[in-house]
Amino acid sequence: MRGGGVARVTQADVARAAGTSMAVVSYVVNGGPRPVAEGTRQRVLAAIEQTGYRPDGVARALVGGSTMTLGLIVPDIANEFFAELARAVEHAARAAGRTVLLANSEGDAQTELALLETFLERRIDGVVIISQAPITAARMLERAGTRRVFLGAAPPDDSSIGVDNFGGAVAATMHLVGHGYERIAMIGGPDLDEVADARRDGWQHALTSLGAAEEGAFVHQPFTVDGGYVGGLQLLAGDTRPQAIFAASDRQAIGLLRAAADEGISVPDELAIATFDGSAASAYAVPSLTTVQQPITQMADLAVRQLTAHDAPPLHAVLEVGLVIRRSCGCSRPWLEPRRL
Amino acid sequence: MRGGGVARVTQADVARAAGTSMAVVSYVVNGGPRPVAEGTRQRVLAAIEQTGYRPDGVARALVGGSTMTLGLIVPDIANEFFAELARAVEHAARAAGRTVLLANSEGDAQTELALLETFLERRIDGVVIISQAPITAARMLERAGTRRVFLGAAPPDDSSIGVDNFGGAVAATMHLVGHGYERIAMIGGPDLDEVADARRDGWQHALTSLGAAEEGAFVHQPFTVDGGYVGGLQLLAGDTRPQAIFAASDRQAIGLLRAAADEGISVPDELAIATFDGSAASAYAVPSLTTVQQPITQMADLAVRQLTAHDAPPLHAVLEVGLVIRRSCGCSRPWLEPRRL
DNA sequence: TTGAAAGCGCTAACAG
DNA sequence: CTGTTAGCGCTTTCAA
Repeated sequence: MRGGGVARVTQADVARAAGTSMAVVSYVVNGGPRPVAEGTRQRVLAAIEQTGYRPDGVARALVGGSTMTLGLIVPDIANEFFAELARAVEHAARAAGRTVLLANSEGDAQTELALLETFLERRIDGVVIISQAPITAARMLERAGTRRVFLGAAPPDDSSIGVDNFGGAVAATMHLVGHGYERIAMIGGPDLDEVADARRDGWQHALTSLGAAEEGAFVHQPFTVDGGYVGGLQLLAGDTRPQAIFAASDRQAIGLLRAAADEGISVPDELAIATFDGSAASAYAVPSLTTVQQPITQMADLAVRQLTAHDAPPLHAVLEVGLVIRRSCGCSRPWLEPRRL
Repeated sequence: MRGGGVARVTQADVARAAGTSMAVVSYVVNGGPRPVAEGTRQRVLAAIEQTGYRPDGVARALVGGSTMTLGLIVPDIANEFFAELARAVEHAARAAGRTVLLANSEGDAQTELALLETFLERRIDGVVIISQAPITAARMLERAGTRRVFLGAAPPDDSSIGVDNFGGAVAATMHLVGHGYERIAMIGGPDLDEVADARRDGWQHALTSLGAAEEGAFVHQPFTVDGGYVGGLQLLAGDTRPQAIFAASDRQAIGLLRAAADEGISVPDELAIATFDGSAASAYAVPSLTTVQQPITQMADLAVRQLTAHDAPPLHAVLEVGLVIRRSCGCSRPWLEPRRL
C-alpha cells in the first residue's frame, strides 16, 4: 500500500488534456522528430504543466534503447582516491545528462563480475571500471555490446585510461635523491599488480640510474592505511633505518606517518616521505605530503566522454602526472639537483 | 554503430529454443507465479544457458513497477563520512537485491531538487537523502509516491534517521572536562543547521551544567577541513588560548590539527581535541582523534530496510552514539571524573 | 502538421 | 501444467 502516490500521469493523460495525440506530446517533449505548430506546442506545454506529467524513463529506455545511465565500479568508495574519482565521474556524467550507478567490488573479482551482471541487466549504456579481472570483464561487456573504459589495469584491446605510474615514481624518487638521501626505501603495492609494479619499477629505475650502491629496501603491502602502517614498521625496524620512504599510495603514506609517530621518528627531520595519488588527504596530513598528483578530473571527463560520445574510437590514454611538493619530503631544508650517488 | 554487440537475446528466443511459450520461460526465471514441470524447467534452463539469455530489467520494470533501484543523494561523496555512508548503503542495498544510483547535491538545494527529478524520472523505488531542502524534497517525493528516508535534517512527518547529536556533544565535552580543562572552546558547524545546533547545544549544556564561569569561545565554520583550519586559527589566536577544543566534525578536527601544527602547538600536550563523526580518518590522524562515533552501518541498514521492507511504518530513529577515546584528548595523561568546575 | 498504430521485452491474468 | 494474450508508457514509422 503506497503512501499517497497518485496514479502515474502518462502521456495519454497529457494528450487528452491538450486535445492532441500522444505522438504530438512526444514530439514536443523530445523536440522532434516531427515539427509541431507553435499553438499546439503551447497547449501541450500547458497540459504538461497542469497535469504534472513526468516522462517515464523506463518506458523510454525500453523503446529507445538507451537508459542514460552509466555504471561505476570501484574497489571501495570509502577509499579517498576512489571517492574523489566517483565525484568527478558523477559530475561529468551529470553534465552529459547521465546518471550513475555505483558499486563496490571490494577488490574481489567474483563480486565485480556479479556487479557487472546486474548492471548489464539494468542495461547501462556504459561502465567505468577499476577492474580486478579485466579480461573476463571485457569479454562479458563485449558480448553484451556495452561500452566500457578501464581505469588502471586493462585488457590490451579495450579502451583504458591510465597515468604514467613509472614516470611519477621516478619523479618522486628523484626528488628524494635531490634532498641528499641515500637510503630510500619503498612501501609498494600488492605483488603482481600492474599499477603497483610500474611504481616500483620507477622507484628502482631512479635509484639505479643514479648509481645507488645497493638495492633499496622494499616491502609489498596493500594500498591501505594499514598496509602503510605495517610496511612502515617493517622498514623502520631494521638497524640501518632508511632516510626516506616512497609510499605507493597516499593511504599507505598516512599509515606510514602513524608508524613513524609511534616509533618516535620525526617527519621529515628524521624520515622523509613522498607518495603517490594526490588525494585531498595528502594535503591535510601533518606534515603535508609530497605526492605524485593524479589528474582525477581529467580521467573522469575523458572516461565519460568515451562512453557518451557518438563517435568514440578506442582510447588508450596515459596521462601525465605532476609532483606536488609539500612538507613531508623535507623541502623546508635545502634541496640539491639530483646527481649520481 | 555498436561494437560487436550481438542482437539482444529475448525471452522469445529462449522459448523457441526450449520449445515452450514465453510464459513458461518467465515462470522459471521468476520461480512463479505458476508451477512448471521439472522436465520443462530443465529444458528452459538449458535453453537459457545455451542462448546466453539475460533478463531485461528495463522491460521488467516497465511491467512490474519496481526498478529494484535506490537513489542516494549526499552533499559530497568525497567527504569521508558520506563516502563511508555510501559504502554502507550500497552494501545493504546489494544484500537486498537493489542497485544504487548516486549523486552529489554539492550542498545546493537547487541541485538536489534537480537530481531528485532525474531520479524520479528513472523511477527509483526509494531514496536515501541528506537534504538541503527537506520540506520541498519531501513534497516532491510524496507527490510521486516514492519512498524516502532522510538522514540528518528531515521534515517532521517523514521517515528519518538521526543520531543523538546533543548527547554525543555532551559526552565529548564532559570527557574533556574530566581531563581538568577549563577553557573548552568549540568549532561549530554552519549557523542555522539542525545538526550543528544540536552539537553546539550539547557542548554548551555540558559546560553550563558543570558550572563553567563564563561562556566558552565558539566559532561557526563549515563542516570541512578548511573550516576547521580557519576556526582553529581564530580560536588559537586569542590571548587566553583554549586548553581544549571540541570540533563539530572529524574533517574540522583534521583542519584544526593542521592549524595547531602551524602554530607550533602540540596536541594533546598543549591543546586537547575531541570531535564528532568517527570516520576512519579520525583513527588515522596523528594524534588519533577522540571522537563521537556515528553508527554508520546501522544507519544504512535501517535506511535500506525502510525503503525495501514490504511493511514499513514511518520511522523516526534517533540512534545512540559512542565516545571513542583515543589520543587527541590527552588520555595519555591522568583522567578525573568530571566534577563541577 | 497531426494521428493511428506497431512494437520495445516482459509479466500475469485467463483459458485450456 | 502450459499457452495465448493484453497491456506497462513511450517512440516512431506510415498515412492522412
